[in-house]
Amino acid sequence: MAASTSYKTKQRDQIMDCLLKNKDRHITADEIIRTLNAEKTEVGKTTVYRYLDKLVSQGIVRRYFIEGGKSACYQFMDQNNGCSRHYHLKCVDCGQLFHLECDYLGEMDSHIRDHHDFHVDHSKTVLYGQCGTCAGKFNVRGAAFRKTGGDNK
Amino acid sequence: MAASTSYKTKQRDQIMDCLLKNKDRHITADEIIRTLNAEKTEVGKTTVYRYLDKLVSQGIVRRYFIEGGKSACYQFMDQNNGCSRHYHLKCVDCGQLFHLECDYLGEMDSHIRDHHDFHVDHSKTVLYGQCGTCAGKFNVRGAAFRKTGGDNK
DNA sequence: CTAGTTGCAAAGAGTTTGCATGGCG
DNA sequence: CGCCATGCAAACTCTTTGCAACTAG
Repeated sequence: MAASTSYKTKQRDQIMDCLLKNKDRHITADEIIRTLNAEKTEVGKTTVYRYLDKLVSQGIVRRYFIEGGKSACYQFMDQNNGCSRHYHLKCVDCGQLFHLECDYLGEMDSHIRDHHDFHVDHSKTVLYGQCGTCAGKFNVRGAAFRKTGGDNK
Repeated sequence: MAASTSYKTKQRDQIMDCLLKNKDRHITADEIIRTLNAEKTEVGKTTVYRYLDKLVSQGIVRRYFIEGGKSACYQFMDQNNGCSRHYHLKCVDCGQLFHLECDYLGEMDSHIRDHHDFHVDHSKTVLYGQCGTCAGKFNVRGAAFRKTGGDNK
């Protein structure tokens, strides 16, 4: 089993805590390191990288490579929401991850499998693009958190 | 705009040639460097990186990061192969990249946009999974299933 | 001739590894 | 006490930059 004896340590608790607090977004290893150090929590970067690696290989955390960014991003994967079945959308603008559950997309999956002979692995696939909110900003970043007029799509 | 005169040099020709020969797959900067050096073509890595950068910013070449890989991949953007319109499938097993052209998937795109308020960017999205061959299955090959090069290592 | 181009070497950034110490169970 | 975890420092990999020499137009 993958249950190779795993000790519960202060550092791991804190890294996991940080991941859970940021489960709605992706976070870099460096951000975790800096966050914890800012809290006077002594955690070496080696530990962070190593633990993150372990979590990724266990499927508990997902690792992404974002366009432009040079470092990897990590995000906690909630095991209870069926992430292995549905698609994931990540906004390249705000970085938010959307879980897409929809029968239509389930059909798409079957379509690709039946008509194109390809088995999509949802745990490794992320559709990149722009979410409605960010698309409504008209390239004005930093401003406009509210969409003004014609935000109906 | 790009009014800055661009000289035609032997090195650039060769880098471009390498990209064109691999237009059906993504290739790393290092692969380009090694390919050219294997052909006794003297091209410094600085030049490769710099030229690649320029091509990317001009939209002539696409850069992306693949799962697991630590280095960036580049691929020539053929204006005629509609890569910006269709989906890409990458077999995590054999590494081959498939260009998926299918009306059904175009509909799916609209569905995501209309029902989930998200604009998928095909130039940044790659669906990961397993191709039929690697899955050990022999299903019907769809007509719209166009296969292109893979990792021939 | 002049501005863009090249490439060595060295700097950087992010990540991994070696190894001795520390701590969970 | 045994085994896993930790973390410093150094190694590594990929990429970028400084700078002097070079070359296409």
